[in-house]
Amino acid sequence: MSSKKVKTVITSALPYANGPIHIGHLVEYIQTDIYVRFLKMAGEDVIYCCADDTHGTPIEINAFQKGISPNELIEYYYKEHTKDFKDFDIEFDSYYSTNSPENKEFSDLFFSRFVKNGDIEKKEVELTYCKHCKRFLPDRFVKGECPKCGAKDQYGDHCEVCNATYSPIELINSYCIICKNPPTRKKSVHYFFKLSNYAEKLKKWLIENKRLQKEIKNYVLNWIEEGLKDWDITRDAPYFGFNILGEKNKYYYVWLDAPIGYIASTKHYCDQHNLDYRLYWEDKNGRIIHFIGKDIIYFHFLFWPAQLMAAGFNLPYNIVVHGFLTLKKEKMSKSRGHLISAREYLDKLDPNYLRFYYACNLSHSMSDINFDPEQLKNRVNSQLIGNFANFANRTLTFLKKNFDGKVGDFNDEEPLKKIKINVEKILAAYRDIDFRQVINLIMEIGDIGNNYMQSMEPWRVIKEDKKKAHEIVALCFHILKQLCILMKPIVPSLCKKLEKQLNLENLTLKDLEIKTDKTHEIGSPSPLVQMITEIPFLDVKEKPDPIELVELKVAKVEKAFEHPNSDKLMVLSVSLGKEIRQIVAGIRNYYSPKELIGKNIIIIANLKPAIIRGYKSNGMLLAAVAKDKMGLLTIFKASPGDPVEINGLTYKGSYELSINEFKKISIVSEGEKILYKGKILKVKGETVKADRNVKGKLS
RNA sequence: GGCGGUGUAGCUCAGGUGGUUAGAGCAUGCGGCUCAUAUCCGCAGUGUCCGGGGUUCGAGUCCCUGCACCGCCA
Repeated sequence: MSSKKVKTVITSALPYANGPIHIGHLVEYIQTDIYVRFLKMAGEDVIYCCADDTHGTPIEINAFQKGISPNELIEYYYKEHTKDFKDFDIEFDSYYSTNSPENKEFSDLFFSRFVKNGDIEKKEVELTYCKHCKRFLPDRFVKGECPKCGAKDQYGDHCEVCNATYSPIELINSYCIICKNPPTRKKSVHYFFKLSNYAEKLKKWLIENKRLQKEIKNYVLNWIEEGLKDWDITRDAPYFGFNILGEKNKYYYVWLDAPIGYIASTKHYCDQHNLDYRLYWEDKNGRIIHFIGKDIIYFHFLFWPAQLMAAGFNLPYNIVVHGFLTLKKEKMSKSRGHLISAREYLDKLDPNYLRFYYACNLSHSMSDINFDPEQLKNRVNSQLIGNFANFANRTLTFLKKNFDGKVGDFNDEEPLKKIKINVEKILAAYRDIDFRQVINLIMEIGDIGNNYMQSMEPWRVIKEDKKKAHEIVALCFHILKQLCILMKPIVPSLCKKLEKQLNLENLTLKDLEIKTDKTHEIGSPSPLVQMITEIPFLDVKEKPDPIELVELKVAKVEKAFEHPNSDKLMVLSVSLGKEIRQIVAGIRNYYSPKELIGKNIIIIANLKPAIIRGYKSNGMLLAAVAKDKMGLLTIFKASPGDPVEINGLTYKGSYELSINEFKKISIVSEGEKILYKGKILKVKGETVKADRNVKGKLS
C-alpha cells in the first residue's frame, strides 16, 4: 500500500442532522466545492467527502419529543440535506452518515488504540440526573434561578443576567426542561481522553505546519499554554450514538465519532471505487484538508489531531477556517425569524447567484461575511451579468449571425498579454483559496474583452472588411473561452450552459493554452442568466437596534441613604412621576446623599430587578465613569417619568432587560452631551448632560 | 479584567520590506456606442487613511497611547 501520487481528501464540517441547512452553512460547502472543483480541473487526484452528523443528546431528545425514532429523524434530514446540496451544485464524491457501520468500526478502532496507548483514564463523575425522565441532563437541559443574583430561567452552567458561572447543582429551584421536575445528582464512571499527553506534539504540529492560518495558530497555542484538561468522551444512556467498546449503557460522545466520520465517508467511497482509504489517511502521500467554521476550531485543532496522533493516522495537511455569515450585519437567529434557509433561497433565486456572491466575499481569512440582498443584486447584475454573461452573449450572437457560427482565426496577440498575466494570478489565487481575488482578476479580463470589442467596433468594420471583423470576434471568442474555464469552479452549472453554446464540453485548465480550431462551429447562443429586478429577501425580519430595548426615563431623587452593608453603595428612592422606586447604586465614593436629593437623573426603568446586599434594586442609574471621576446624567427642565429620545429611537413595547444586554450597548459621555452611536440623547428636545464634566463610557 | 483581531471614499474592500499627487469595483453625475433581450465604453468627482503623540528628510505603513467595534478566555 503505497502510492507515489499525492491523493487528497477534502472535507467540509458535518452538518447536524437536527435541522435544515441555511445559507450560513452554505458558505462552507460552496467554498469547499469551489476549491475541489478547481483542483479537479487542474488534474489533481482529489475527493470531496462529507456526511451528516447524526449522534448526540439533542437528536435523541428531538426525536423523542416528535414521537419518532432517532433513525427516522436522521433519515429525514439526510434526504433534505442531500437535496439541498445537490440544488446548490455542491458535488460531493461521498456524502455519508456518522451512523454507519464503517464509523462504528473506526470509532472502536480509535478507542482501542487510545486504551492501548494509555490515553484513557476512568473517573467517577457526579452529574445532574432526572429521575422522572431517567436520564442525565446536559447543562443546557437544566434551568433554574441563579444562585448569585436570583434571576429566573437560567441555564445550568451560567447566568445570562449577572454573568456568573456555576454548576447545575448550585441552581435554585432547578428543573428538567423536558418534564419540569427537579433533577437530582447521580454518579457515573466516565472514560476520559488524556489530551495533555499530546500537548507537545500538538504544539510541534501547529508550529511546523506552515499552511495553517497564523491568527488561529497563536490562538490555539495559547490554549495549550494554559494547560489542556482531560476530555470526557463518555455519555450515559439514553443516548443516540455508538456503545463504547465493551460497555452496554455508555456511549461515545458525539464529538468523538463525528470527525471520525470523515474517515468513514472516505472508506465508503473507496470501497465502492476499488480504492484503499489508507492511501488518504495513512500513506505518506495522502493529504487531508478540512474546511471548518471558526466555532469549531477547538475540536479541529486540538481534539481531532490528538485523536489522529493517538490512533496513528495522518495529520491534517491544512485546515481552512472561515467566518460566520451575518444577515444584514446581524447574527442569524432562528427564534427571531432572522434567517434564510437553503430552500427559501432556492424558491427565489438562482443558486449561481449565491455561489458568485460568496466567492466575491470569500478570502482566506476568518472574518465574517455579511449577506446583504441589495449588494447581492448589484454584484450579480453588474459583474456576473453585465461584465461576464453579456460579453458571452454579444460575442456568440455576433459569430452566429455574421459568420455562421464559425470561430475563425486572429493575429492580434496584444490584448492577450495582460490576460496571460491575470490567468497566472488567478490560478495562484485559487490555490490560496482567495476567491475574492479570483473574481476581481476575472472581471479585469472581462473588462479587457468588452473594451476590445467596444473599441474595435466589429459591427462597423464588417461593412467594409468582413475578414477583419471576423478576426476581432475570433479573439473575443478566445477570451470568452478562457473566462468560461476560469469561472467554472464558481458557477459550474452556468458555465456548463455556456460550454454548450461554445460547443466545447468539459473544458479544463489545459484548454486555457489551446487555440480553438478556426473551423469550429458554436452552438446556439441564448441569455445565460436572468437579471435580478427586485431586491430579494426584503421580508427577512430586521433585528431592532438594541437601544430600543432599553427604557430610559427621567427620575427625581426623593430620598438617599448609605447602604448599611457596603462602603460603596447608596440606596435611592426615586420618583418616575406616577411611581416611586428603590434603586441601589455604587456611587458613594463620588456623591453624598445631600447633593443627590432633588436631582433629576436618568435611569434604566426596565432592568430586571435584583437584590444587592439585601436591598432590592429596581432599575439602574446612568453615570459616566472615567478613572477616578464620575458624572451622573442629568436634565433640568424635564419632569420625572419623561422618556429619553435618541434621534427618533425610543423604547418600544414591554421588555425586561438583563444587565448583560445593557453592557453590550455603548453610550458615551462627552461631558456636554451624551452619545449613542454618535446620536445625542435628549428629553423633549433638551440635551442630557453629565453633571460633572466627565468624558467616558457609561456604566 | 486578560489575550488577540479590525478601523482607508456613501457601500464592499486593495494598499510586501516606510518613498511622487492614497487606489479598484459598486453607487452618483456627464458624454459616447448600438453587436449584445442582460448592455457596453469613456470622463468626472469625493477621503480628518479612527483620535493624539513619537521615530524619520519622509508615516496609511514603524513605535507609544487613547477610542470604537468584533472574537476567545476568566
